[in-house]
Amino acid sequence: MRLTTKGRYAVTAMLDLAFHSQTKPVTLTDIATRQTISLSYLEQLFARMRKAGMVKGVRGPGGGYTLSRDAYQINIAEIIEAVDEPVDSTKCGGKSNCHNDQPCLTHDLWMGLSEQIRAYLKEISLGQLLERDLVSEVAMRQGEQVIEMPVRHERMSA
Amino acid sequence: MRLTTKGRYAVTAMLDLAFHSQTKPVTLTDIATRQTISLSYLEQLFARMRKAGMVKGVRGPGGGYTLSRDAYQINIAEIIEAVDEPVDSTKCGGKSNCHNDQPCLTHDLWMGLSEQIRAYLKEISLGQLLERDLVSEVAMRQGEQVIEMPVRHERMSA
DNA sequence: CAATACTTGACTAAAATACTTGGTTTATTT
DNA sequence: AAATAAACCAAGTATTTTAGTCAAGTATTG
Repeated sequence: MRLTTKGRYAVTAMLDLAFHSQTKPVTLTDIATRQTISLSYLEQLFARMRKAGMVKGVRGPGGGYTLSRDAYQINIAEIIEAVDEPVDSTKCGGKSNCHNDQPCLTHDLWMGLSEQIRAYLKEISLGQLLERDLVSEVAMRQGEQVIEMPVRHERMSA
Repeated sequence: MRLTTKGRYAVTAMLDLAFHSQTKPVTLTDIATRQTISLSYLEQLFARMRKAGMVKGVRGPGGGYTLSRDAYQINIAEIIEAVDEPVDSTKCGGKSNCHNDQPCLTHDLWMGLSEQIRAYLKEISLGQLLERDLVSEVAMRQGEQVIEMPVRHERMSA
Protein backbone atom coordinates (compact mmCIF):
# COMPACT_ATOMS: atom_id res chain seq x y z
CA MET A 1 0.00 0.00 0.00
CA ARG A 2 1.32 3.33 -1.06
CA LEU A 3 0.40 6.54 0.68
CA THR A 4 0.61 9.51 -1.62
CA THR A 5 -1.19 12.75 -2.31
CA LYS A 6 -3.26 11.02 -4.95
CA GLY A 7 -4.87 8.83 -2.35
CA ARG A 8 -5.46 11.83 -0.18
CA TYR A 9 -7.22 13.60 -3.02
CA ALA A 10 -9.46 10.60 -3.48
CA VAL A 11 -10.32 10.37 0.21
CA THR A 12 -10.98 14.09 0.38
CA ALA A 13 -13.29 13.94 -2.60
CA MET A 14 -15.14 10.94 -1.24
CA LEU A 15 -15.57 12.63 2.09
CA ASP A 16 -16.99 15.67 0.37
CA LEU A 17 -19.28 13.46 -1.65
CA ALA A 18 -20.49 11.54 1.39
CA PHE A 19 -21.19 14.80 3.14
CA HIS A 20 -23.12 16.49 0.35
CA SER A 21 -24.89 13.65 -1.41
CA GLN A 22 -27.36 12.87 1.33
CA THR A 23 -30.31 14.07 -0.71
CA LYS A 24 -29.23 14.34 -4.32
CA PRO A 25 -26.25 13.59 -6.55
CA VAL A 26 -23.25 15.86 -6.35
CA THR A 27 -21.48 17.09 -9.46
CA LEU A 28 -17.78 16.82 -9.79
CA THR A 29 -17.73 20.50 -10.58
CA ASP A 30 -19.02 21.20 -7.09
CA ILE A 31 -16.45 18.99 -5.47
CA ALA A 32 -13.76 20.48 -7.64
CA THR A 33 -14.54 24.01 -6.55
CA ARG A 34 -15.08 23.15 -2.91
CA GLN A 35 -11.93 21.11 -2.58
CA THR A 36 -9.90 22.99 -5.17
CA ILE A 37 -9.01 19.95 -7.17
CA SER A 38 -9.06 20.15 -10.93
CA LEU A 39 -12.24 18.84 -12.50
CA SER A 40 -10.56 16.52 -14.94
CA TYR A 41 -8.31 15.06 -12.34
CA LEU A 42 -11.39 14.32 -10.32
CA GLU A 43 -12.94 12.74 -13.38
CA GLN A 44 -10.02 10.39 -13.59
CA LEU A 45 -10.18 9.49 -9.94
CA PHE A 46 -13.92 8.95 -10.04
CA ALA A 47 -13.69 6.83 -13.16
CA ARG A 48 -11.54 4.44 -11.16
CA MET A 49 -13.74 4.56 -8.12
CA ARG A 50 -16.78 3.90 -10.21
CA LYS A 51 -15.12 0.84 -11.70
CA ALA A 52 -14.31 -0.26 -8.18
CA GLY A 53 -18.04 -0.03 -7.46
CA MET A 54 -17.99 2.53 -4.72
CA VAL A 55 -19.72 5.40 -6.48
CA LYS A 56 -22.47 5.67 -9.04
CA GLY A 57 -22.66 8.29 -11.76
CA VAL A 58 -26.08 9.76 -12.51
CA ARG A 59 -26.29 11.30 -15.92
CA GLY A 60 -28.30 14.17 -17.23
CA PRO A 61 -29.34 17.42 -15.63
CA GLY A 62 -29.48 17.21 -11.90
CA GLY A 63 -27.05 14.35 -12.14
CA GLY A 64 -23.73 13.84 -10.49
CA TYR A 65 -22.26 11.18 -8.29
CA THR A 66 -23.58 9.34 -5.28
CA LEU A 67 -22.10 6.68 -3.08
CA SER A 68 -23.18 3.27 -4.24
CA ARG A 69 -23.04 1.93 -0.70
CA ASP A 70 -23.61 3.33 2.71
CA ALA A 71 -20.74 5.51 3.88
CA TYR A 72 -20.13 3.06 6.70
CA GLN A 73 -19.62 0.29 4.19
CA ILE A 74 -16.82 2.05 2.38
CA ASN A 75 -13.39 1.94 3.93
CA ILE A 76 -10.39 4.14 3.38
CA ALA A 77 -8.11 1.37 2.19
CA GLU A 78 -10.30 0.56 -0.78
CA ILE A 79 -10.51 4.19 -1.79
CA ILE A 80 -6.76 4.45 -1.88
CA GLU A 81 -6.37 1.14 -3.64
CA ALA A 82 -8.91 2.16 -6.24
CA VAL A 83 -6.94 5.18 -7.36
CA ASP A 84 -3.35 4.17 -7.25
CA GLU A 85 -2.49 1.28 -9.41
CA PRO A 86 -0.56 -1.46 -7.75
CA VAL A 87 3.16 -1.63 -8.14
CA ASP A 88 4.69 -4.96 -7.42
CA SER A 89 6.92 -3.88 -4.62
CA THR A 90 8.72 -7.14 -4.64
CA LYS A 91 11.13 -6.76 -7.53
CA CYS A 92 10.81 -10.49 -8.06
CA GLY A 93 7.43 -10.35 -9.74
CA GLY A 94 5.25 -11.57 -6.91
CA LYS A 95 6.61 -15.08 -6.88
CA SER A 96 9.07 -15.27 -4.06
CA ASN A 97 11.94 -16.82 -5.92
CA CYS A 98 14.26 -14.37 -4.32
CA HIS A 99 15.93 -15.86 -1.32
CA ASN A 100 18.82 -17.73 -2.82
CA ASP A 101 21.34 -14.92 -2.87
CA GLN A 102 19.01 -12.87 -0.77
CA PRO A 103 18.25 -10.03 -3.05
CA CYS A 104 15.11 -8.28 -1.95
CA LEU A 105 15.68 -8.99 1.69
CA THR A 106 12.77 -6.83 2.59
CA HIS A 107 10.39 -8.77 0.40
CA ASP A 108 7.89 -10.14 2.85
CA LEU A 109 8.90 -7.65 5.46
CA TRP A 110 7.65 -4.73 3.50
CA MET A 111 4.66 -6.66 2.35
CA GLY A 112 3.85 -7.31 5.98
CA LEU A 113 4.20 -3.70 6.94
CA SER A 114 2.14 -2.62 4.02
CA GLU A 115 -0.48 -5.16 4.93
CA GLN A 116 -0.65 -3.83 8.48
CA ILE A 117 -1.30 -0.37 7.24
CA ARG A 118 -3.90 -1.60 4.83
CA ALA A 119 -5.61 -3.46 7.64
CA TYR A 120 -5.60 -0.33 9.71
CA LEU A 121 -7.12 1.81 7.00
CA LYS A 122 -9.61 -0.89 6.19
CA GLU A 123 -11.06 -0.55 9.65
CA ILE A 124 -11.85 3.09 9.10
CA SER A 125 -15.02 3.78 7.16
CA LEU A 126 -15.95 6.89 5.30
CA GLY A 127 -18.86 7.22 7.68
CA GLN A 128 -16.66 7.21 10.73
CA LEU A 129 -14.39 9.72 9.13
CA LEU A 130 -17.33 11.96 8.39
CA GLU A 131 -18.51 11.76 11.98
CA ARG A 132 -15.10 12.54 13.26
CA ASP A 133 -14.72 15.43 10.91
CA LEU A 134 -18.11 16.85 11.79
CA VAL A 135 -17.22 16.63 15.44
CA SER A 136 -14.03 18.53 14.94
CA GLU A 137 -15.85 21.01 12.71
CA VAL A 138 -18.29 21.69 15.50
CA ALA A 139 -15.49 21.97 17.98
CA MET A 140 -13.81 24.50 15.76
CA ARG A 141 -16.93 26.55 15.23
CA GLN A 142 -17.56 26.63 18.92
CA GLY A 143 -14.14 28.09 19.38
CA GLU A 144 -14.99 30.65 16.71
CA GLN A 145 -16.94 33.83 16.77
CA VAL A 146 -20.44 32.69 15.84
CA ILE A 147 -21.87 36.18 15.79
CA GLU A 148 -22.56 36.78 12.14
CA MET A 149 -26.11 35.39 12.24
CA PRO A 150 -28.73 36.29 9.58
CA VAL A 151 -28.96 34.59 6.24
CA ARG A 152 -26.00 32.29 6.25
CA HIS A 153 -26.82 28.78 5.41
CA GLU A 154 -24.94 28.83 2.16
CA ARG A 155 -21.82 28.26 4.10
CA MET A 156 -22.16 24.63 3.18
CA SER A 157 -22.50 25.10 -0.53
CA ALA A 158 -19.99 27.91 -0.79
CA MET B 1 4.15 10.30 6.37
CA ARG B 2 4.43 9.17 2.82
CA LEU B 3 4.99 5.55 1.88
CA THR B 4 6.78 5.20 -1.41
CA THR B 5 9.33 2.99 -3.05
CA LYS B 6 12.05 5.40 -2.03
CA GLY B 7 11.45 4.67 1.60
CA ARG B 8 11.39 0.98 0.85
CA TYR B 9 14.77 1.25 -0.82
CA ALA B 10 16.14 2.96 2.25
CA VAL B 11 14.73 0.37 4.62
CA THR B 12 15.99 -2.44 2.43
CA ALA B 13 19.47 -0.97 2.35
CA MET B 14 19.51 -0.40 6.09
CA LEU B 15 18.38 -3.93 6.71
CA ASP B 16 21.15 -5.20 4.50
CA LEU B 17 23.61 -3.00 6.33
CA ALA B 18 22.44 -4.12 9.75
CA PHE B 19 22.74 -7.70 8.65
CA HIS B 20 26.22 -7.51 7.18
CA SER B 21 27.98 -4.92 9.29
CA GLN B 22 28.27 -6.97 12.44
CA THR B 23 32.04 -7.17 12.18
CA LYS B 24 33.25 -4.59 9.70
CA PRO B 25 31.93 -1.71 7.58
CA VAL B 26 29.91 -2.57 4.52
CA THR B 27 30.53 -0.84 1.23
CA LEU B 28 27.70 0.68 -0.71
CA THR B 29 28.94 -1.26 -3.71
CA ASP B 30 28.16 -4.47 -1.87
CA ILE B 31 24.71 -3.34 -0.91
CA ALA B 32 24.13 -2.10 -4.42
CA THR B 33 24.91 -5.45 -5.98
CA ARG B 34 23.10 -7.48 -3.36
CA GLN B 35 19.95 -5.39 -3.47
CA THR B 36 20.21 -4.31 -7.10
CA ILE B 37 19.97 -0.63 -6.36
CA SER B 38 22.17 1.80 -8.25
CA LEU B 39 25.30 2.79 -6.36
CA SER B 40 24.86 6.51 -6.69
CA TYR B 41 21.26 6.37 -5.69
CA LEU B 42 22.38 4.59 -2.57
CA GLU B 43 24.98 7.28 -2.03
CA GLN B 44 22.23 9.86 -2.06
CA LEU B 45 20.08 7.93 0.35
CA PHE B 46 23.00 7.30 2.69
CA ALA B 47 24.05 10.93 2.58
CA ARG B 48 20.68 11.78 4.06
CA MET B 49 20.79 9.00 6.58
CA ARG B 50 24.24 10.03 7.63
CA LYS B 51 23.03 13.57 8.18
CA ALA B 52 20.20 12.13 10.22
CA GLY B 53 22.82 10.46 12.38
CA MET B 54 21.86 6.86 11.86
CA VAL B 55 24.88 5.66 9.91
CA LYS B 56 28.55 6.46 9.94
CA GLY B 57 30.81 6.48 6.90
CA VAL B 58 34.30 5.08 7.17
CA ARG B 59 36.59 6.28 4.41
CA GLY B 60 39.45 4.60 2.75
CA PRO B 61 40.04 0.99 1.74
CA GLY B 62 38.31 -1.44 4.03
CA GLY B 63 35.87 1.34 4.79
CA GLY B 64 32.17 1.51 4.18
CA TYR B 65 29.20 2.22 6.37
CA THR B 66 28.18 1.07 9.80
CA LEU B 67 25.16 1.80 11.91
CA SER B 68 25.90 4.59 14.32
CA ARG B 69 23.51 3.12 16.86
CA ASP B 70 22.40 -0.31 17.81
CA ALA B 71 19.94 -1.77 15.33
CA TYR B 72 17.33 -1.89 18.08
CA GLN B 73 17.68 1.84 18.54
CA ILE B 74 16.83 2.68 14.96
CA ASN B 75 13.21 2.65 13.96
CA ILE B 76 11.61 2.36 10.56
CA ALA B 77 9.80 5.68 10.71
CA GLU B 78 13.00 7.65 11.04
CA ILE B 79 14.57 5.82 8.13
CA ILE B 80 11.69 6.77 5.91
CA GLU B 81 11.58 10.30 7.18
CA ALA B 82 15.29 10.67 6.59
CA VAL B 83 15.04 9.98 2.89
CA ASP B 84 11.86 11.59 1.75
CA GLU B 85 11.62 15.26 2.35
CA PRO B 86 8.46 16.45 3.95
CA VAL B 87 5.63 17.83 1.87
CA ASP B 88 3.05 19.88 3.66
CA SER B 89 0.03 17.78 2.95
CA THR B 90 -2.31 20.42 4.18
CA LYS B 91 -2.72 22.75 1.23
CA CYS B 92 -3.16 25.56 3.68
CA GLY B 93 0.48 25.86 4.57
CA GLY B 94 0.52 24.21 7.95
CA LYS B 95 -1.48 26.90 9.70
CA SER B 96 -5.00 25.59 9.88
CA ASN B 97 -6.76 28.64 8.52
CA CYS B 98 -8.87 26.42 6.37
CA HIS B 99 -12.20 25.90 8.00
CA ASN B 100 -14.09 28.98 6.94
CA ASP B 101 -15.31 27.74 3.59
CA GLN B 102 -14.12 24.26 4.42
CA PRO B 103 -11.55 23.62 1.82
CA CYS B 104 -9.23 20.83 2.83
CA LEU B 105 -11.87 18.86 4.65
CA THR B 106 -9.46 16.06 5.23
CA HIS B 107 -6.91 18.32 6.82
CA ASP B 108 -6.60 16.96 10.30
CA LEU B 109 -8.07 13.67 9.30
CA TRP B 110 -5.22 12.84 7.02
CA MET B 111 -2.73 14.23 9.45
CA GLY B 112 -4.15 11.91 12.06
CA LEU B 113 -3.98 8.91 9.82
CA SER B 114 -0.49 9.75 8.82
CA GLU B 115 0.48 10.17 12.43
CA GLN B 116 -0.93 6.78 13.31
CA ILE B 117 1.14 5.12 10.68
CA ARG B 118 4.22 6.97 11.77
CA ALA B 119 3.61 5.87 15.33
CA TYR B 120 3.24 2.32 14.16
CA LEU B 121 6.46 2.33 12.18
CA LYS B 122 8.24 4.07 14.98
CA GLU B 123 7.60 1.09 17.21
CA ILE B 124 9.37 -1.24 14.83
CA SER B 125 13.13 -1.26 15.10
CA LEU B 126 15.60 -2.35 12.50
CA GLY B 127 16.72 -5.02 14.94
CA GLN B 128 13.25 -6.48 15.25
CA LEU B 129 12.87 -6.46 11.52
CA LEU B 130 16.11 -8.27 11.13
CA GLU B 131 15.08 -10.93 13.62
CA ARG B 132 11.80 -11.40 11.91
CA ASP B 133 13.44 -11.66 8.56
CA LEU B 134 15.98 -14.17 9.75
CA VAL B 135 13.23 -16.30 11.20
CA SER B 136 11.32 -16.32 7.97
CA GLU B 137 14.52 -17.01 6.07
CA VAL B 138 15.08 -20.11 8.10
CA ALA B 139 11.46 -21.11 7.75
CA MET B 140 11.73 -20.79 4.02
CA ARG B 141 14.84 -22.83 3.77
CA GLN B 142 13.32 -25.54 5.87
CA GLY B 143 10.20 -25.56 3.77
CA GLU B 144 12.14 -25.78 0.57
CA GLN B 145 13.09 -28.66 -1.59
CA VAL B 146 16.81 -28.67 -1.24
CA ILE B 147 17.14 -31.09 -4.06
CA GLU B 148 16.81 -28.49 -6.81
CA MET B 149 15.80 -31.06 -9.43
CA PRO B 150 16.09 -30.67 -13.15
CA VAL B 151 15.63 -27.53 -15.11
CA ARG B 152 11.97 -26.50 -14.92
CA HIS B 153 11.96 -23.22 -13.21
CA GLU B 154 11.21 -21.03 -16.17
CA ARG B 155 7.51 -21.23 -15.51
CA MET B 156 8.13 -18.40 -13.12
CA SER B 157 9.64 -15.96 -15.50
CA ALA B 158 7.32 -16.84 -18.38
C1' DC C 1 -34.74 18.79 -29.46
C1' DA C 2 -31.56 21.12 -26.40
C1' DA C 3 -29.14 21.70 -22.31
C1' DT C 4 -26.72 19.42 -18.84
C1' DA C 5 -23.32 16.64 -17.21
C1' DC C 6 -20.96 12.38 -17.26
C1' DT C 7 -17.42 9.53 -20.41
C1' DT C 8 -13.45 8.75 -22.83
C1' DG C 9 -9.06 9.31 -24.64
C1' DA C 10 -5.19 11.71 -25.97
C1' DC C 11 -2.16 15.00 -24.71
C1' DT C 12 0.93 18.24 -21.76
C1' DA C 13 3.50 20.13 -17.76
C1' DA C 14 5.63 19.62 -13.65
C1' DA C 15 7.47 17.06 -10.04
C1' DA C 16 9.52 13.06 -7.93
C1' DT C 17 12.18 9.07 -8.64
C1' DA C 18 15.94 6.52 -10.12
C1' DC C 19 20.06 6.55 -12.22
C1' DT C 20 24.58 8.41 -14.54
C1' DT C 21 28.87 10.70 -14.91
C1' DG C 22 32.81 12.55 -13.26
C1' DG C 23 34.98 14.11 -10.10
C1' DT C 24 37.44 15.08 -4.79
C1' DT C 25 39.05 13.60 -0.64
C1' DT C 26 40.58 10.22 2.87
C1' DA C 27 42.78 6.24 4.52
C1' DT C 28 44.86 1.90 3.74
C1' DT C 29 47.98 -1.24 1.54
C1' DT C 30 51.85 -2.39 -1.12
C1' DA D 1 55.42 7.33 -1.93
C1' DA D 2 52.23 5.45 -5.13
C1' DA D 3 48.31 2.87 -6.02
C1' DT D 4 44.03 1.82 -4.57
C1' DA D 5 39.51 1.55 -2.37
C1' DA D 6 36.37 3.60 -0.46
C1' DA D 7 33.30 7.68 1.04
C1' DC D 8 31.74 12.05 -0.40
C1' DC D 9 30.04 15.56 -3.63
C1' DA D 10 27.72 17.95 -7.55
C1' DA D 11 25.64 18.15 -11.86
C1' DG D 12 22.94 16.39 -15.10
C1' DT D 13 19.69 12.91 -17.48
C1' DA D 14 15.95 9.63 -18.08
C1' DT D 15 11.83 7.64 -16.55
C1' DT D 16 7.66 7.52 -14.09
C1' DT D 17 4.05 9.49 -11.62
C1' DT D 18 1.13 13.23 -10.62
C1' DA D 19 -1.74 16.66 -11.88
C1' DG D 20 -4.09 19.08 -15.10
C1' DT D 21 -5.93 20.29 -20.02
C1' DC D 22 -8.63 19.74 -24.16
C1' DA D 23 -11.89 17.98 -27.10
C1' DA D 24 -15.07 14.89 -29.02
C1' DG D 25 -18.35 11.96 -27.56
C1' DT D 26 -22.85 9.80 -25.07
C1' DA D 27 -26.76 9.54 -22.08
C1' DT D 28 -30.59 11.87 -19.62
C1' DT D 29 -33.83 15.14 -18.33
C1' DG D 30 -36.96 18.72 -19.35
